[in-house]
Amino acid sequence: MGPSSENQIIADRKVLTADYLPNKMVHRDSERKQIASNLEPILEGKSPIDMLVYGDPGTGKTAMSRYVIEELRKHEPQLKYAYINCFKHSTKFDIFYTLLNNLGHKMVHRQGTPTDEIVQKLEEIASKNKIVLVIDEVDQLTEDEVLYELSRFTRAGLIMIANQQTVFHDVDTRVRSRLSGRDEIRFKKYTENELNDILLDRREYGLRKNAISKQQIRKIAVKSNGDARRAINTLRIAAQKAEQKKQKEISQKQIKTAKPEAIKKQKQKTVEKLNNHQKILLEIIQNDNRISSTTLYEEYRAQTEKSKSKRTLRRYLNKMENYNLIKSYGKGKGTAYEKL
DNA sequence: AGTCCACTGGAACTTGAGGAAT
DNA sequence: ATTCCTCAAGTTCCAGTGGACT
Repeated sequence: MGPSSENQIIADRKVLTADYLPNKMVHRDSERKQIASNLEPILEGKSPIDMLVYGDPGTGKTAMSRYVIEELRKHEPQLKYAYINCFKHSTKFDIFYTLLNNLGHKMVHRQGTPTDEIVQKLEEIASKNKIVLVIDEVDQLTEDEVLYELSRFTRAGLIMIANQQTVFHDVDTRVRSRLSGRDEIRFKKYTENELNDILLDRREYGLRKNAISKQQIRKIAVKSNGDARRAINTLRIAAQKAEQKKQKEISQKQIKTAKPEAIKKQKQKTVEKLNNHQKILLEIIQNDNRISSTTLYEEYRAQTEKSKSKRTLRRYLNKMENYNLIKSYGKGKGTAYEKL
């Protein structure tokens, strides 16, 4: 949807989404160069350096990875890349299958195809072509095997993205040694000034003139806690509110109410990824301020028809803790869960 | 300072679905 | 058709852990 003359506030909505890739990244210059120089050997047919890109949410890890790859593609259109989010795809088969598909090789069949065959196919492509693999939310991986296989593709660029630097601490030594030559790039939280610049950039391309003042932009930057995703979402939600009311400018109140909505929306997105059993668990936990493992299981069983086993619940709960929906306290006898 | 046992998480196994081969 | 594979998701089993309670 392009700009419409009827819109008073929003000129281009997609510019106001966190996933939008601007044609020039403001800030993070040293990180950009570092990623680029690690990948550059690919252009000469040499082996690139594997990378762990880590930092808090909304610090530009994924965006910068994509940006650098797009820049390189301008010089080398042959360069292809595949992106996978381990939050959505966590098993070995699923990951390699999706990576292959993203590289445009859709000949493999969904079922009845051995995983090894898919891995081999990807390895073949990786050795013959110039490719970069972006593995996002690598901390959500359940099988070390995936990292082991990926690290074998020495000709392919490998960018692994995580929140914590310690993501590889408990993978087995075999995998760790394979990844030992990796470069680690930290993305710090944005400063207020940096966020301000980012928002000004989005304003220029996404909003109409005078839709929002510099002071208001600054206010959003200050309140976003170094998180660009949150800042951009806040700007968009405020803009949409003003647009709906057919105003010419965004009001103070709309900015104020946009932030909690932006946070809430983000959480909702996570909850939507849960299955019914997981949602019931979450609901039970949210209705108590602290619930013991045993009580939680009993209540869950009371509420469900075909209840899952305790072991499965434990898996669910771990997953939800990783998603930052709940928090567990203690081990052994007194384990309890709380909402976040 | 020791026993008890609720709770954890790894590993092996089962189930069910679905494509391929016969 | 049916047999033979594969996979994801779940279950069963159990050694290990560490809090609670003596």
